[in-house]
Amino acid sequence: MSLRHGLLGLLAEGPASGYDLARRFSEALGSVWPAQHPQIYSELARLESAGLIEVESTGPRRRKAYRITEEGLAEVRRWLAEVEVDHTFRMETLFRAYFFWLMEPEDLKAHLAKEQVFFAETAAALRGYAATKDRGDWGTSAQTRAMRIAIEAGIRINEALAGWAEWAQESDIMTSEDFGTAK
Amino acid sequence: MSLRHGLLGLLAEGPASGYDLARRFSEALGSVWPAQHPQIYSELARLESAGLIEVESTGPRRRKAYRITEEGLAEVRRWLAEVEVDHTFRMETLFRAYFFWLMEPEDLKAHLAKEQVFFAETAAALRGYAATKDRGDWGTSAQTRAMRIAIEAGIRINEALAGWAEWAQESDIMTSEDFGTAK
DNA sequence: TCTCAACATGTCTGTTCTTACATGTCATGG
DNA sequence: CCATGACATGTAAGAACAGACATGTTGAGA
Repeated sequence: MSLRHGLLGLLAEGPASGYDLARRFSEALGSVWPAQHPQIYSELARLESAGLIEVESTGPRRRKAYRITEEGLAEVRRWLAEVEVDHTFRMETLFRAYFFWLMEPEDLKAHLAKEQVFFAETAAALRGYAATKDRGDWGTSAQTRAMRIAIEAGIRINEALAGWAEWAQESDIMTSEDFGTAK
Repeated sequence: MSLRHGLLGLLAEGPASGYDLARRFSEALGSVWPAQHPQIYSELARLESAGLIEVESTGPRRRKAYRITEEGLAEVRRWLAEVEVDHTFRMETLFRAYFFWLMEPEDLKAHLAKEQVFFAETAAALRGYAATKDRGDWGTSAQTRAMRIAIEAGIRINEALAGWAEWAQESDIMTSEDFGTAK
């Protein structure tokens, strides 16, 4: 359901092809809402038959660019303003934490160290990306600024998780003897 | 795929029925990996036919409690130790941020304020929950301590997002005139 | 005695999402 | 001229997931 509106939101910036949109999802966008090309193409077909988007042009290599319609723009606006945010999220990293007690202490320590590095590196990469936006490399359009806000959230979450992984390694909560001993 | 291992992990703590497991998912666990009862019951049936769990007892009200088998315990351990963590996650809150530029500035401000309250309250609730664990209300078993670690992650993420929502409201990034003006 | 809430387990349908398969175009460089 | 890689769009099968429907049990309190 969110993918539908996400595609409309991206097309609100200007016409794009399925391929373009899939590329956007494989970048920053995909880290908060993964989507593969088959889903994107089929969703675009559905949006077109619903009249929310229309074919703008057909280019070389049978490229088909879509443009958002008035109704589509109204629909994405309605979504943003009226539809309640779904706060549920799925995060395997945290889910696994509930089962840490089943792991051998050394494995767990190694696991957390690896996670810490991953989150710290991801945060650093996003910080670098944000810096280019702040320097104005991408202009100062409203879209760029919205993206900057989204990236800031990514930075903060990854930093929080890096801090968590570090805290967990040092915490005396997991340094006891009965970790790794099922039942 | 994670649900399968999550159920095994929960059953590693001791026998439980589908109803028990569904309740656990409706609590803290569901905030990092949502699962409804139909999915849980069908997954349990699949785990049973795979020999990873077995029926331990049948009680009143046709209650059926499952117990993890040796193979099941080995499988959840293998998952924790060997299977790469999938770091992708889905978070509508952040996804929407990419489209903030389509919102009316006043709507956006109100939206962010609401989000800030939501995350701050969630963090506070989790902090309260963590405090009861720290007081020892739930014993000091390895399971309880693992859960404490998981909750800590929830606290930090929600605090990070509350801070983000506050930052975004005050940021000059979104106080410009062209927000809400598509194209 | 009756009603309600909590206990308890399932099926069914439709949607979403993933993965693998399949095809064809065009530009570049060897 | 040929191979390769990036461009580009799709289908098909199946897994995962959500929501509605369906049923029956037991205990507590009005």
